[in-house]
Amino acid sequence: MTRGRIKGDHEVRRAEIARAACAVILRNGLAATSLAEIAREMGYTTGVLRHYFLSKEELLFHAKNSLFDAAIDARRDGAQDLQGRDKLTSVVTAMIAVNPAAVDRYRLLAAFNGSAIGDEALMSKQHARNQENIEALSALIAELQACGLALKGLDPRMAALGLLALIDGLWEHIIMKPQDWGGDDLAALVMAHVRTTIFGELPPEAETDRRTGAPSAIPRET
Amino acid sequence: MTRGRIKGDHEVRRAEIARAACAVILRNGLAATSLAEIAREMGYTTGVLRHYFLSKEELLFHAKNSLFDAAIDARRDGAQDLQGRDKLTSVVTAMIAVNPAAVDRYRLLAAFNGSAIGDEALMSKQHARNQENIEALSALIAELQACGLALKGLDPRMAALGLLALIDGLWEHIIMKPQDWGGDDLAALVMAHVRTTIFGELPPEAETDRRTGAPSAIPRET
Amino acid sequence: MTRGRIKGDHEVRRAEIARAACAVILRNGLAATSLAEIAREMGYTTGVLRHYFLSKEELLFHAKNSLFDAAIDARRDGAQDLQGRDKLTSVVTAMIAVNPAAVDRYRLLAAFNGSAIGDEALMSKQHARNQENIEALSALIAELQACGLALKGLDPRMAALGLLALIDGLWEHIIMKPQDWGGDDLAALVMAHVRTTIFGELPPEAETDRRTGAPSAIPRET
Amino acid sequence: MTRGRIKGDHEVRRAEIARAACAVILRNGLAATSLAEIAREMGYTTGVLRHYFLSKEELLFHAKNSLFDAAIDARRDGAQDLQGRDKLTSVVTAMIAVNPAAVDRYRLLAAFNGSAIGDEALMSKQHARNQENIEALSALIAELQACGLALKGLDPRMAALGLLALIDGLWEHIIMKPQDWGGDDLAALVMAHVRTTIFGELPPEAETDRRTGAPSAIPRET
DNA sequence: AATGAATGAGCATTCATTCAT
DNA sequence: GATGAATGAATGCTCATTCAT
Repeated sequence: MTRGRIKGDHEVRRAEIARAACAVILRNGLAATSLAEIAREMGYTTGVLRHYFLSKEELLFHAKNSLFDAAIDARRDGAQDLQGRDKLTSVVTAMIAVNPAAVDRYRLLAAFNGSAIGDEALMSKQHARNQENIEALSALIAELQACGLALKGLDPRMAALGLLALIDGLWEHIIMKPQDWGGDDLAALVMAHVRTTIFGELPPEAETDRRTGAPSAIPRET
Repeated sequence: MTRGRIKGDHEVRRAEIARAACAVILRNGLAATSLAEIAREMGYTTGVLRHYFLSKEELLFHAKNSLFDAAIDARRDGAQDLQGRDKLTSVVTAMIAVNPAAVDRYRLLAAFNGSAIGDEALMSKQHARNQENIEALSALIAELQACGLALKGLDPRMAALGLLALIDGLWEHIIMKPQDWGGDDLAALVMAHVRTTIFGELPPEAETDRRTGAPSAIPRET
Repeated sequence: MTRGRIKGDHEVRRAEIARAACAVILRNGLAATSLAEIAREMGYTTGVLRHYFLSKEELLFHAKNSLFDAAIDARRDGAQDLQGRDKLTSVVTAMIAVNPAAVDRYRLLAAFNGSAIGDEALMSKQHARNQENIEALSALIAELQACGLALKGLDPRMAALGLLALIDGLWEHIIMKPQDWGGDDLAALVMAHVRTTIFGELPPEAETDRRTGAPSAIPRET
Repeated sequence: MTRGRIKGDHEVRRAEIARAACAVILRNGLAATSLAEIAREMGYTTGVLRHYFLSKEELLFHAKNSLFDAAIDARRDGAQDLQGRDKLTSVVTAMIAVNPAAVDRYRLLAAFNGSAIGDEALMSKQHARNQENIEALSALIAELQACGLALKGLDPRMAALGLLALIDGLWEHIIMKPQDWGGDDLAALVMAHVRTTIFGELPPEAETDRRTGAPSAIPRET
């Protein structure tokens, strides 16, 4: 029926805009991301953005989500053939793998979470996404429990929260200076947590004696 | 020309401004925090801010740090009489305690970390603070190792990173909906991590069998 | 290539667009009337408007006139069989009858007259239309004079101006709150004016005495 | 108490801005009145307008009202010493006097009434002002009735409405081409209405005969 | 020390118009 | 005839900063 321009590339164009928006945010920061800059990034003018997104807010939210949705699909594909502890291991390892795309994703996430402070609506949306993530991890852990592959006494949701928090918290540090993290150190760190607190395995070399130390320094929070 | 007193007033006034700035950021968000709003919060006009801070950026950075410095002092006081594992436990417990002041602090931190994306200078400053925190925790753990109270094979800096990441990551979730977290669940979660991965204790009920499970869901990152 | 039919369709479509434009103006106001909104009102897209009107200005002007031309035709039909004072009475009564269509017409007129301020070209067009109206009423009054049915000393054009002004002025008030005016009060008001100042009849109960009052309030113009 | 700039000229400045706004509206029309143009009219930049008015809407509304408030004060002063019919005559004559300032006022009013179409809030405000005007005129007429100087059977509010409508309606025509109206024609027209429909006097030369005429033309509304 | 007036650039958003299909 | 993508200028508004008092 449509006689004018082809309609098919609507979604394609939205994705193109989303990509440009992400690039600008990561380069200049969220506060310095103007529609004009996004348009310039693509070689277009600002007016065109209005065709594809009703407002700047909608554009930016879509941009962030599109980046993450792609990552989720990739991770699901990577884990779907696995079973038991290997499946959790695969998922967790993928989540902590440091590569440029992942760094971009978590930087974007940090930018958005920061902008959600003082914005109840945005905070709710982010909270809901967090809950979904916990739920999904929780289901994995509960299945392991059912098979006797994870500690019986665990609350799966708390275990999932802890695991996700550890990964998120590591990313908080990673994004500040990604080049410091190349090898498998981080995966080993997370897996040590998983093995001891979820799988219930003994820590690798658990020989400690009972003397008392006297450390002195206090960490700063920031 | 009472210079000394004037200097004293000066710092008092800077602190007052910092407090007002924090209040506005937490209420309206960083992006919506204008100097006019901060001045209004105090019952002053914008011009006065210029007497105490050269720029908005300086004002905001000072505001955030002042909040955290106060918290650090408090934590140091709480732990200084303790020894050995109790000391680490005390520090860690204090860091995960959910109360309105702590929620405000971590929300502020999230806002600033978010605004550091795309701003290399600010990112460096935050990174340096992170490193200090890791160093301090690392020293505590190293002392425990020296006394045989922590796992020998651990890299203290990695262990400190993991511990800090877990706490930071938990806070990332807490600040979204603080009212969900009242009891000792979070402290228990963190202490389980500490006991197994740092102290090297056996997980509470480590009876698992060897069957293989088949979990299916994949968590989303956001 | 059925040219005749196409021409017919053309005018039909212009009328359809004009109707949609009026609806939007009355709902949202002239300033908030965009071509996109008019197109949406009809279920079309903006591009189509360009086929029927060269510019927005032309479209809007046509829209207003079409509404009034329809009203004029209707009034002419209602009065064509009457004679003498009855004819003027019929015309005047029709002009002051409060019904939704008339309210819409006068609201539209007010919107356009308002937009003519500062726009000499539009003002001229509106002025010309006013003059036509006065001329037509003036002819009616002159005929009554010729028949001895109206005051001899009247200047017919001034009398017509006064009558039209009274009706227009009443409408200025009516359109603000049309629901206040249901009955024959307004027609009676206008007819009292017509009977005394044009027909020369005695006011209904003309017994006043000669004392002097002392009223105090002063009306505001707006 | 205030140490900085003097505060006294705040209202003076608002008036200055209001005057500039009126000038621009009358020259370019309401739709083409931008804040930049108003600022340019005064030799300032746009930002300054924000010091004195919260929004464009507030500025424009204030501008219009300030013009009318000044006129009301002037009219009140002119009529305060008079009594009885002379007082009403004085007020009415002042309301219909054609001079550049009055033309500006009524043009501004037309522009605002036009922009009130489709804007319920603005329409309500204008309606309220109209009601005040009617009330004030109504009080004048009621006093005349009480003294036996006006027709007993009149509803003062309807009489006031009619009188105000006649004046407003005349202005609707006057503003289109003010130079056409120099002498006392308009005042005479209004006073004829007042004398016959309110005072109850006989029309000047009431000799009409009974023949029936057959006028033909029908006035157009616009 | 403190005020508040004034600046002027930057922003998101709106919109009439053009034009390839 | 009709579409809708794209333009690009204009608008109201915000705000950090400057500065005379």
